[in-house]
Parts: sequence; C-alpha cells; structure tokens
Amino acid sequence: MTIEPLIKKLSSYTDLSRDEKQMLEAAVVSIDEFKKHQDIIREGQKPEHMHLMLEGWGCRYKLLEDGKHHTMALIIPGDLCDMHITLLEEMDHSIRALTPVKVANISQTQLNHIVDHYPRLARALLWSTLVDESILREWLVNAGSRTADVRLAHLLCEMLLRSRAAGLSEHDSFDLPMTQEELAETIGLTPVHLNRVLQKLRRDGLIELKRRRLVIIDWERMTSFGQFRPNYLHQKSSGSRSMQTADR
Amino acid sequence: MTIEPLIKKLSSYTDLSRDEKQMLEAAVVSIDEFKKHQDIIREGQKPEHMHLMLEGWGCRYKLLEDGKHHTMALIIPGDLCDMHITLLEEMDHSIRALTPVKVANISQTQLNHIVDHYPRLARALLWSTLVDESILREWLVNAGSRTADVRLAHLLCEMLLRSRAAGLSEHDSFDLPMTQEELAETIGLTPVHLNRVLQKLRRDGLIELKRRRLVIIDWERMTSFGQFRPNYLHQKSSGSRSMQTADR
DNA sequence: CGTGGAATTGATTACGTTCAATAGATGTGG
DNA sequence: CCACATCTATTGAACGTAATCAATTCCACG
Repeated sequence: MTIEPLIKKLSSYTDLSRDEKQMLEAAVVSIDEFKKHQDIIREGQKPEHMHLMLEGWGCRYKLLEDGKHHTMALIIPGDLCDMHITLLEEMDHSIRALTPVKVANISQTQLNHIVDHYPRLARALLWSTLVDESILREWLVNAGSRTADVRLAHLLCEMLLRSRAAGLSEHDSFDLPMTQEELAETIGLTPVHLNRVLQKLRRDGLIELKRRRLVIIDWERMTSFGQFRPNYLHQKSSGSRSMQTADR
Repeated sequence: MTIEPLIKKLSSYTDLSRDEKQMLEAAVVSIDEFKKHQDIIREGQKPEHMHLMLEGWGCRYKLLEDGKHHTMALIIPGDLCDMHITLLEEMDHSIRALTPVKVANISQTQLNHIVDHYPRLARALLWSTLVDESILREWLVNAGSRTADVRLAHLLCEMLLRSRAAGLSEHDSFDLPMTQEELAETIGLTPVHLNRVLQKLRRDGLIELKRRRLVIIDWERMTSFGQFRPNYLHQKSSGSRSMQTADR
C-alpha cells in the first residue's frame, strides 16, 4: 500500500478502520516523481490538488533577498503538503525535493467527500495539519531562543520521533538524507558552523552520523541536552518510555 | 458591535453579508476580561471554547527551561485563538494578556452550525487560521535568517498592516502596547539589544515610538530595509499602494 | 581513477549577549 | 500634589557565539 506512512502516522492519533484506510488510498488520483532539488510547488503558484509525500524527503522554503534559502519545514513520507489549497490565492512559499521523491496527488473532491462522510478520518487529517502548525511553533522557539548546539539536537530528536511515527526508524536511528548545508539552512546556521556543532554532538557521544544515517546514541542525554519535550508532536504516548522504544 | 475587528479583518478576504455577520456575533456566548500578564489559557490545559480577542493585545508563548519566555504570536483584536480546541488533547503553549484584554468565548456548537450552514463564513474563518500559520512561517524565516534590525523592522511592518486590517491604525501609525522586553522576547533578542536596535531605526528616520504609539515615518524605506513583502498576509490587495494608504 | 560535491579545518571579524549601573517614566498612597 | 516605589528604558564595557572568507581533505560516483 502506497500510503502506509500516512496511515502509520495517523495511527499515532487514532486507529483507523479498514474502510477508512481504503477511502484514503482511493483519494490518490495520481503519483508524481521529482528529482533531487526539483520544486514540487513554487511560491506564487496555486496548486491544483493536495500533495502527500510517499517516498523521500522534501522541504518548505522561502527564497531570501540575498539568494539564500530558509527551510521552514521538513516533509517526510506520510506528511501532507497543502490542506489549504482551495482557500489561499497562491502559495506564499515553495516546496522542493531534498531527495528523489514520490508524491501522491489527492483529489480535492475525494477529500471533500471524506470530510463529509468520514468524520473520524477527517479529524485525523485535520489533526495532522494542526500538528504541523505546532511543529512550526516549536521551530520558532528553537530558532529564537536556543543556541546552535541545542537547536540541532532538538531538531534531530524531533526527526527521530517523526520518522518513527511514519514507520521509518530502527531502534534509535533513521535516515537523514540531507546535506549539512541543507541542515544549516533549516536551523538558520552557516554550513561551517553547523559542521562544528555536529562534531561537538559526536564528540560528546550523543549521536553518530555517517552515510546519511543518524544514530542517537544516548536518547536520555540527547533529549535533556536538546531541551526536547515531545508534547508538541501530540502523539498518543510520545515521551513515554514505551513510545521511545516502541520499535525495538 | 463587539466583533467589529474580526469583521473588518475577514473583509480583507471576502465581504460578508449582514446575515453572516449576525451569525458570527451570535456565536459569542460570553465575554471574559483578563488583567495585564494574566494567562488566558495555559500549556497543558484543554480550553472549553474558542477565544476571540476583542480588545487589547495578547500573545502565545512558551516557557523555556531557563525561565525565559518566547513569544510565538501576537494576538490583536479580531484574532482567533484556538480553532482546533476540539482536536488536540491539550495546549502545547500558553496564551496571556499583554494589556488588559476582553476576550469573547465562542461556542463550539454554534461554530459547528456555522461550518455546516454558512460555507462562505466558514471559509473566511478557516482563511484566518491559514493566515496565522503563514505568519508563523514568516516569523520563522525572520528569526532564522535576518539580523536584529531587519527583524524588528519586519515585525513592525507586519503589525501595522495587521492593525490596519482590524481597523486599528491611523495613517502609518498604530498602538504598540508592549514593553521593549516583550518585543525582545518576540523576536528573540535581549532587551538591551532590542533597545539599541530600536534606537537605530529611530536614528535612521524610519520610525517614531513614544507612549506606546508607533509611527512608521517612511513606509517605503521601512519595507525595503525590513525585507517586508506582505504577500504572506494574504490580504486582498496588500502591498499595493492603495492598501498601504487605505485609511489615510 | 579522476572529478565535483560535501565535509572539515583555520583565522578573523562582527553581531548580539551579559553584567552592571543610571536615568526616566509611571503609578500609588499619604 | 508631592514623595516614594517600581517598572521601563538607556548607556557602557567586556565577552562569546556564530558568521565570514579561504583552504584543504574526504568521498561518492561515473
């Protein structure tokens, strides 16, 4: 099933019936593929349908005056992109692929049908967008009030839990298919400084990162150092020991 | 009419019929008052109804480990607080009054009724929450990629346009009822540095601020310096000369 | 193998923080 | 209406985190 990661993620909010899962699957009208660094939607455009990330990572970003990018969200399999397409005139930011990706196009009319007839499923989808917003708030705090090392640790903790919720983690490790430069523009650092901070986390025995695979060696110390409290992810039991080790 | 600022704001998205306005007004079940610095909702709580700011300013914030606050949103008259109350288990942040405020409590059942029977109005309300999210994204870019002086200028530009949309501005000035310390924790600076940056903007002839009243002296230079592009506010004609001078 | 992107290291600079002290504004009670 | 208390704004000096600029080194891939 192509939409497995979404189902998995939604299940950290509520359990879905087989009927509901099929409904969701059926809403996929087509699948597009994008190459690394290709734009999925661009600022100023009005998307025609809603997107669901199936495979690979993407990001929301804005282009700044000086030509730099700033990333405002990481999009992993199971994440929805534009629940709001019908309402806003045009995108105020762009979305692009960080790796080769597969993106499902969700039909607007199917979605409306779901909203009207499958209230539990509709709630689950809305929940997912509210969580996205909550993540945005946490990122704002991260950017505004934490030092570079704490900021990075915090992001890595989040991405482990999110990867896990999508069924993409193993023990305390997950694929982190981003360059250091991309990580840098995500937390608002220069690539140089990001590199130094990464090394610090490695030196302190908190993480291991090679070949685009991140291992969090000591979750306890990592969350403590990263000032990470998972409540903002609004997962059923996030933060509890059982959640942290759910896939062991 | 108590909900004038909301109506005004929504009208920058769509015009509402008298019927729709009355419907909105009728959804207010009660009005609460809070003193300066009092919490309206606290992290961990589950609010009973949706809140609408009627008078005064508030803010969303999180408390950090070191006891500092970080502000994630400024809430002015006409702004809605928690469209999502029914879905998330508990607040992941708090909301408090920056000045003495009046807050309307909107009944959940009335709201559902509106959503079901007044689609245009429902769209307008949803639009307003989508704009809030868009503002959050812009703040993230602001915090992550702009220097302190530009960041402050950007925020002040935004607050002028938002105040204006709520009918609370005059020419290029509006009430900014925050201390420098509060402004500082909004854009992630120390109060000391915020003060210096404020003075720089004054020295450069961009703004005037006294007695909690802000005047943007030179809108053209201010937006240019602040790298401010109003598209993210998704107002009907924001950015156009006619919008900028709409209330002159 | 060789080539180009990604990661790493070093040296210097600058933006913003921190700590500390002073001045100004606001509000309250006598 | 003044005197005092308190919060807010302002200034100064020293420090520190992260940016900048410039080289290398390391890898993955063709």
